[in-house]
Amino acid sequence: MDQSCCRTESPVRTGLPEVSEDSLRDTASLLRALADPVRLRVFLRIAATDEVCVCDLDDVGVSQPTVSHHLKKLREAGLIASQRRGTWVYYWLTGSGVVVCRALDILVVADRAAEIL
Amino acid sequence: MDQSCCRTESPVRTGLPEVSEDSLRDTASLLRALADPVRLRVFLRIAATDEVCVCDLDDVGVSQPTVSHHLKKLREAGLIASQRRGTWVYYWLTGSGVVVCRALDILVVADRAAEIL
DNA sequence: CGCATGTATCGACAGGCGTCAATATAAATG
DNA sequence: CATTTATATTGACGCCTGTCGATACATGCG
Repeated sequence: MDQSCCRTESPVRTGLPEVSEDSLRDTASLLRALADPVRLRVFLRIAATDEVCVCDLDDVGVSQPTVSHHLKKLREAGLIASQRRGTWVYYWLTGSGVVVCRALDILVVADRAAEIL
Repeated sequence: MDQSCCRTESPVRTGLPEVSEDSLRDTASLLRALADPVRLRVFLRIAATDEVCVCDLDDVGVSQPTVSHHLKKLREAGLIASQRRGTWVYYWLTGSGVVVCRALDILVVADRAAEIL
């Protein structure tokens, strides 16, 4: 029988079991929801305040239909929720949106540190 | 002059200044590097041990060229580094790879918690 | 009801991405 | 040098996505 090539036997760093295929797909789609500069901007803008009116998102550099498209993506990813109140529609972070935001802070801070250093 | 529509004036939650356009693009491309189930699996596999031989990544469900493709993406994103030692090539996490892994743990744990609850 | 305004959806287009088979490169071995 | 094995690159294909203009839907107001 052929043995598995190199036989590394390198020490394990984490005792965590391998992540399930489902969890992997979910996490990947969560990341994909934020893996766009405009969408990331929109998400952070919403995260910065308790809630944001769509009309305050018209300065992110893309057309109104595109903003709406990105909001839909974030909503489908379960990161934000919305409600229409009269003429305007308001968006805010969901519970998992807050968790993701916390994880995101680590990245942004790390990136900002990389800029400074 | 037309005033800015709804005039929300919702309370600000974070005192952080808006992220720069560059930082936004960098963070987004970092997220995009991990926003694929196979690549996430490969990354977590590498993160689990000190270093991983490519030959130990042949069971992730895609062909060998595709694995190589994903490794290249992760390398270009600055998340992993590699070295050839004789016949085999070994991969390990870079410094920023470790930081990202820490941020990622929050997401995976949150997702796992969502599965349980 | 008719009109104006805010938001969402639709259809189309270009570009990027994941995948594979085929091929190239690199190292070990005879 | 020829052969074998491990890894990377290339080229092609289909699919997904970000973008926009055009249009539909919703709400408020005369």
